[in-house]
Amino acid sequence: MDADPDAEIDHGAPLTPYRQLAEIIRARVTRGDWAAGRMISSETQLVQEYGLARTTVRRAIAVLVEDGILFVVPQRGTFVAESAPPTDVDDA
Amino acid sequence: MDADPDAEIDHGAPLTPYRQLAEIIRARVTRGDWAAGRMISSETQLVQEYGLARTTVRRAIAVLVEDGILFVVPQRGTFVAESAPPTDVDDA
DNA sequence: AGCAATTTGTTCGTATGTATT
DNA sequence: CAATACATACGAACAAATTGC
Repeated sequence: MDADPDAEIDHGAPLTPYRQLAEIIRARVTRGDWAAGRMISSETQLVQEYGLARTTVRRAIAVLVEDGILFVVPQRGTFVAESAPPTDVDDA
Repeated sequence: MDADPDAEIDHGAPLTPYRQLAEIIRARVTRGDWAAGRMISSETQLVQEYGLARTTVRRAIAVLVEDGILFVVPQRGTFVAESAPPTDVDDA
């Protein structure tokens, strides 16, 4: 029961915006927009892309981090954590 | 037979105000003022629009929630249930 | 990290009309 | 008649959650 990866935020929907965004990002990961171990769009990019406040974007990311879908590396970005550990991401 | 969606509250009518409002909202849903999954007017808006106390508005909403017409999401709003189409369900 | 705005959740007191005891 | 109970309605205040700035 995946959400629509191309959906936009509906501020009039029962689901809160941060949960909508979490489901959208989850669907985009499932679809393969970002491969495992790759960095997803930055918070600033997500803010601009979905027209949300940064606090709302950060909350959506927190949901997916809690679910083990993403992991955050300070000063680097937010990454997809399918099976890649946070320690192998310094191959820049 | 539905009530008049544009009716106002009659404090001198046999039907109590909260039941009048419940029937008005039900008629407005049937008419299509709010689509399924959409948020209806907030309690404060209904208070101002119909000149009722918030407790009375909440009681009207409770009636429709009981009937499965609406559902409430705390801190978000009151929404039209998906199973509340603009048509009756007599021949189900 | 703070503050403001919005929305529902809850509780209190007061009043009125109806019905019952 | 009086007293009580109940449902209804109004008003007010505060709590909690969410969002935006």
